[in-house]
Amino acid sequence: MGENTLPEQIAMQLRRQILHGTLRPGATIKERDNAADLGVSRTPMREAIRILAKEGLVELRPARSPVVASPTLKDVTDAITVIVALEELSGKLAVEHATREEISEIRSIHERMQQGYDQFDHVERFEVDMEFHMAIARASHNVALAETHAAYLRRMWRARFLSARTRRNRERVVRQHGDIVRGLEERDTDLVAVSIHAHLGHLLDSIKVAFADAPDDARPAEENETIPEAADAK
Amino acid sequence: MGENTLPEQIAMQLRRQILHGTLRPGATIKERDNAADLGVSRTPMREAIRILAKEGLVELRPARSPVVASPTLKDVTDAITVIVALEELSGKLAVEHATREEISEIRSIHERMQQGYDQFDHVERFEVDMEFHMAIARASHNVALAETHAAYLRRMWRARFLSARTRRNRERVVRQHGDIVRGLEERDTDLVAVSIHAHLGHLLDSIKVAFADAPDDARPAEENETIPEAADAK
DNA sequence: TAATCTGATTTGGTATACCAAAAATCGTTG
DNA sequence: CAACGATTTTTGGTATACCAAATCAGATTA
Repeated sequence: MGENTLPEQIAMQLRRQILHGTLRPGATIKERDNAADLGVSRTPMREAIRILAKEGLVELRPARSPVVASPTLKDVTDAITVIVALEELSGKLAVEHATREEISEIRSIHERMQQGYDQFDHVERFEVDMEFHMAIARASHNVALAETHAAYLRRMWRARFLSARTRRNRERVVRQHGDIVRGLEERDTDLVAVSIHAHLGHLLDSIKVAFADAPDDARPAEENETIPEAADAK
Repeated sequence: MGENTLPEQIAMQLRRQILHGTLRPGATIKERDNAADLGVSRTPMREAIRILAKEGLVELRPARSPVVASPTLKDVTDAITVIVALEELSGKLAVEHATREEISEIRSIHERMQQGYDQFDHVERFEVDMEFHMAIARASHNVALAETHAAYLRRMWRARFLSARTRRNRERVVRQHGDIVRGLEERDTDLVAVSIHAHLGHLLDSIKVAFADAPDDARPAEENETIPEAADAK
């Protein structure tokens, strides 16, 4: 489960806390405290924070405490606009270059999601969905594209996570994923493009709804809401 | 001239050295030595190296010395493929959202390049070209897009730099840039898209030629070719 | 002579100490 | 009582010390 290097392990811890909501958007991340909590020194904690900053999950400002990013609705829609472009390109290239093995792997991910949809909790469902999209990007055989795409998905993790609570999408999601897989199998560029477009269009809609319902990421969670740890006596 | 934070200043120094060729692709970057050379400690040097790694100019491998990236031709062409998609999206969004001020700023950059083309050395010419493309991305009013695009341009800096030595492209580059500007002014999505596509297509061609001529970035410059500094007596 | 093993050295990873700037606290003053 | 200001505290930035892994060199051996 643990990544290779220490900073990455720490980054994963923090990432989970952010995604889970333990670290709320707007909260400050104090190097010393968090490092002490995890039993490491500031140095790897600093690096971990930079990793998260690269992913867009935390915001760095010079000489100030880093804060958990509070993406606005526009931030999210902008990012999705880029993701659409990246995935359309992925789809086009995958149609051209994907091997049969890669496509059948994509299908198997799709079927795993289809079968397990109801048993999975929304976190698992979510991770499978992410796997699906990343496998397509990888099938483009364009490393840079796959990496950039993955970076965007990570950045959107929380927003997508919040919007994925509704379970009603089951049929639509499964159908759209199925269309994409079929498009790849039949090397049908247009079908893939259209399906991806529709799929992400619905994602955008549900994110908008989520923001309207509970603008979680909009509210800066002001005040000293750092890490919820037992404050030891001074 | 100097950026804000120390690590960024150091990163800029290293970046220039890499771009200029003082640090050849494949060369190892030793934290201690380089830090000492610049008169700083390892800590900000480490951060600077991470910045460059994020930009794709150096490659990090765990527990080993970082090396200056040696992008293969495929790496470069892959990246350009992504840049094309990003710039086409930029163009489309800029046509929709750019203000008149932004468009006229883009035109002024274009004219600056047009007039100064022959006086500029290829570094300056190059920087103006980069300004031009980044201004378009910014005019999309999509921050994420502009940032990702800028990151890609930085990553391609050296490859584009190497390919830009030929001065013969003058008319074509100027004409294509002019077409793009006109497309923006006339809010002509198709003209913009076509011009961008053609423009980057030629970039790709000249990069391929550059790689064939002198596969500079292909040759790993093996052996201890770190920093060309006077070795002080041990 | 070439391959390999072993010890010395280099080098990145981590912890820690110190500093300066930012922030918070509290007292002062209009 | 509110607003401002000085002082203390907190916190990120930098330098340095220490460690373990990786690399390099030299010697030993087949």
